[in-house]
Amino acid sequence: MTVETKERQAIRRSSNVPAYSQLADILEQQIAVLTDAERQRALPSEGDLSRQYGLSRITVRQALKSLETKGLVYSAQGRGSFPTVPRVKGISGFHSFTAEVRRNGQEPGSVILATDEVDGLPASVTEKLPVAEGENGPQVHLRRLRLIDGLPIAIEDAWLPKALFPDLAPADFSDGSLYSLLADRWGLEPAWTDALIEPGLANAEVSRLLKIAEDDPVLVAWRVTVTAEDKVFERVRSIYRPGFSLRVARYRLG
Amino acid sequence: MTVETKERQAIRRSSNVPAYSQLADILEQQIAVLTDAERQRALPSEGDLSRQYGLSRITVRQALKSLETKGLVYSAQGRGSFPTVPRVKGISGFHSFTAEVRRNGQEPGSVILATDEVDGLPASVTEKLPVAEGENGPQVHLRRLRLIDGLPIAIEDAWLPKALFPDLAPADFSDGSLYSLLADRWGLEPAWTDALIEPGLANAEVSRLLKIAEDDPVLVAWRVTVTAEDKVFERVRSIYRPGFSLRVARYRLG
DNA sequence: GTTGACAGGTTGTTATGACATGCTAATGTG
DNA sequence: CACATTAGCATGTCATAACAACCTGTCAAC
Repeated sequence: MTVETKERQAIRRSSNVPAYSQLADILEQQIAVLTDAERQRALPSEGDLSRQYGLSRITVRQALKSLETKGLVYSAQGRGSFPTVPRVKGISGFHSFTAEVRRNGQEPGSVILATDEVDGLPASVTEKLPVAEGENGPQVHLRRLRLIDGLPIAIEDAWLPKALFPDLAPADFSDGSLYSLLADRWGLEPAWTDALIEPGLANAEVSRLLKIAEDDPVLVAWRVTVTAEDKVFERVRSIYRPGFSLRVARYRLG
Repeated sequence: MTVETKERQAIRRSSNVPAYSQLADILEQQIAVLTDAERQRALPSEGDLSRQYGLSRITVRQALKSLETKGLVYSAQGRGSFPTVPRVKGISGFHSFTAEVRRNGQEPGSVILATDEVDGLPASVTEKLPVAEGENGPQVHLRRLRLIDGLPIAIEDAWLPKALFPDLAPADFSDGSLYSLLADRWGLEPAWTDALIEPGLANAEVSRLLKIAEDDPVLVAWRVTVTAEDKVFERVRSIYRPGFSLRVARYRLG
């Protein structure tokens, strides 16, 4: 990768954002616009980056390591560090629906079908997603219909623990991205997710909402999302319309 | 976590296995047997581990970081490092089928339906899993029926690039774990996978092989697996029987 | 022409040291 | 007793330093 030597972005040492994080952001941004062919060439070496940005090598390595963890680059001893080549495209269903659809250049939509508060999780959820002790307290329940370019894509039931989000009220769901609200008001962000995916057939209600035929094949995904500190963020059941693919990108093996 | 002070495992400095990796293995092993309740307690602090194993703090942190990347622990500033609590159980379909089923205490089985060599990937595969330039050379194709406790679970079609595995012959597939063979003979291991999962209906052939009814709902998974150096390891299409859940565990968000 | 040794550059590993930041529990004060 | 302060300990960040392990291209020797 060729890095422009003039007007290169600099690391702000006064910022409260760590230097390695700033460097990772800069590199991620530069990598994002590369073509597949350009990804064959190595990034600047750790020594070069160290000199160019006035950082120690350990800090540069920390930045590269964080990109490697995200699956954006890999390092090869004796050769250098290289960008990876994206292998699939589409919607994962694991990140923010709104953000993900928009990044694909499509228009996301969301219709709230119901909101309420319940004392504990439904049995159907706890069967699929085992609940650790003390995790089955009061929950806020949210039922949404997800749309892409106006077409109904999925029915989503989400349960959020009131213990983690005090004062969260059904009224908060009226507009905007739910994840953004939770990040802004409680400073909590999803870090990991565990999911179960199984095949199903559309019943009367599902076929009506998704505008498909009864007994059409659908995907049913059960998902529990946790924060970096392993606290349950939300539990979700999603039913996806036929023809829709769920993407699982950059899943780490081993 | 309480660590036994007597007969504690030691780090072998003469080994060619890095110290941080040895420590990570020791900790992983200790964590694996903890109950959910025990996972509420912090691991020994970085300073303690540093003194106990005679390693610098940076090395201890490297070990903890590798466990964090695998989703086994998390660290909280000012409090300590903690094991995470597993949230789902089941078969992911992403790792070695043989190993994963066995770990669940069940008996895996595999019937080879066909093996052959083809000049390029079928169009159905390249449609779902885009192919970078130079990646569509000769392939070894393998079709297997997967069994758990004798019950047919999935039909798997795998394509492995001959460029990456010279001298790989259909005869090699006769017995044992395919992943083990590839690791032993070419020193290559899968590191990441990208997948697309979609709903489908069983056609005549699928229903016959999986012993289900025609038009039963099935999961169809398209998967490309790459090595740590981002080289395509294999491409797989799997068709799973109804009632079988695909597990996606510890998927990193953000 | 092929092979081998080698130089130079790259990432991998590890140590020591320092300071910043955040959490917890004990302490002290009202 | 209730509450604010603080000391101590935890992880987070970053620098400097050194050597190991590995890859590639060059060039000499065969």
